Amino acid sequence: MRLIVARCEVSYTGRLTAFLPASTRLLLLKSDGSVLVHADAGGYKPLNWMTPPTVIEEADGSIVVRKRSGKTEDRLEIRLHEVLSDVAHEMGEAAGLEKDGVERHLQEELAARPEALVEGLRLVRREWPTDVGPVDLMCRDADDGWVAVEIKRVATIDAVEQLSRYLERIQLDPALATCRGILAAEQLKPQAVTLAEGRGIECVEVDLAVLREEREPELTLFSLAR
Amino acid sequence: MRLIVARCEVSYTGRLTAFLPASTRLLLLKSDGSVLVHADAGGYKPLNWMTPPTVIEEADGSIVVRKRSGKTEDRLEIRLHEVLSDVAHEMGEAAGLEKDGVERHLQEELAARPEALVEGLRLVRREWPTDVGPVDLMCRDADDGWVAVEIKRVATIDAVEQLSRYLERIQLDPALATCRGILAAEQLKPQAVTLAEGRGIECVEVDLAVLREEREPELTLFSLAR
DNA sequence: CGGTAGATTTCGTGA
DNA sequence: TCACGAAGTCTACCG
Repeated sequence: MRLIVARCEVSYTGRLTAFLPASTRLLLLKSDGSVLVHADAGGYKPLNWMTPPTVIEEADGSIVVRKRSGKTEDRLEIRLHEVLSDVAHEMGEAAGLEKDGVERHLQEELAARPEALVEGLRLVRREWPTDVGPVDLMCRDADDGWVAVEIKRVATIDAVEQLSRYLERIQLDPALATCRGILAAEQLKPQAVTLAEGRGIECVEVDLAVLREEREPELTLFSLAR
Repeated sequence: MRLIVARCEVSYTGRLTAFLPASTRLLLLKSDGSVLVHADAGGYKPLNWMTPPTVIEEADGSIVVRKRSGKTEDRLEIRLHEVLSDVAHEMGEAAGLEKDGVERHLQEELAARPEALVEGLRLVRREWPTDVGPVDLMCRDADDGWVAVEIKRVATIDAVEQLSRYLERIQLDPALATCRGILAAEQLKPQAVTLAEGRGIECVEVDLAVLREEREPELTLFSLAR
């Protein structure tokens, strides 16, 4: 990875055009071809950047980054006015990031304990296919009625729309015509709840930590002979 | 801005939990309180990060970053195994980024020349309010019929859903019951076109550069006395 | 390669 | 502060 601190101006043309007047900034040139231009503020995002695959041409006083093999003609041009620092560091292979608590984990827990959503709910299958995409969980309730479950970490109006599209298609099958929908999320936006209820979709707020705690006793009940 | 290159491991707890095993990485500590952990690959995104406002505590061999004034208890902990480099750079004020070509500009051009969408179309108002959000443009056509216009840079299925929601609400008003919809975008995804046409929504592909070129002659027609 | 859905999305804006 | 919508969203996954 190469780190350059320099007074420079930057222009980008591609999906839009953007111009960054001269100032002191950090230029990050990663070994995968990424180029990032960071200011000392502005938080998370680089001011300008280009993602791989790229071609980097370095002339005297300027760095030009172009997209390799894209239909858009993306071009990032950095004109260096004064280079204050220019160092490279060998970093080797980075071990992968281990995440926990994303939507997939919520789906795993709810697949293991669908009754946490509604009393008597049983899982039929995960990722139930429809012609507009897979439903997260397909279940049957205590009365053997079909129930399609959409799971989100944060449920917005979009989640309601998505589940509505699924239900629309599912209900075309006469055997599933009475299938109902449940929207399960760690956080439900008020407007999503309003829209969902207007469409007869039930909303359930769930907590990943609680789900796990509730499941644990079942698993250890007999092994610990409590 | 402070740049640290170090072998370190990083853990994050907050909206999720994440753990990053020991490896060599770049730590960026910005003067606004942002902390970013970048690897030499993985492109645009930092592996871990925290956005302002933050409190940074630096002890021997570790850096702990916590969120100041948030309801979530966010915590980013960096355990330093070996510091290879640790430098600070003064960067001063960064001049702002000037962007051109985003959705807002498209909306401005179309508000100025709605007839570029459909012959005889006149603007009634921009950001026409509905109880599910504002419609980009509300217009009337050559026959005085109402037309709601949704503008996107790239129009996907979501844009069709969004416009559908607006139309649904708008048409509740008897005076606007016959209001129709137009989806205008620089790029229309085929699936969006299919869905839109099935719902009687017209799709129009527009080009910002062309819109501007077409408008320019009108503006200069009299001033240049051509 | 195109399309979809997720993201610690981030970021701006307006109520 | 909250909630919504745009973003050069980026990124992984699937066909």
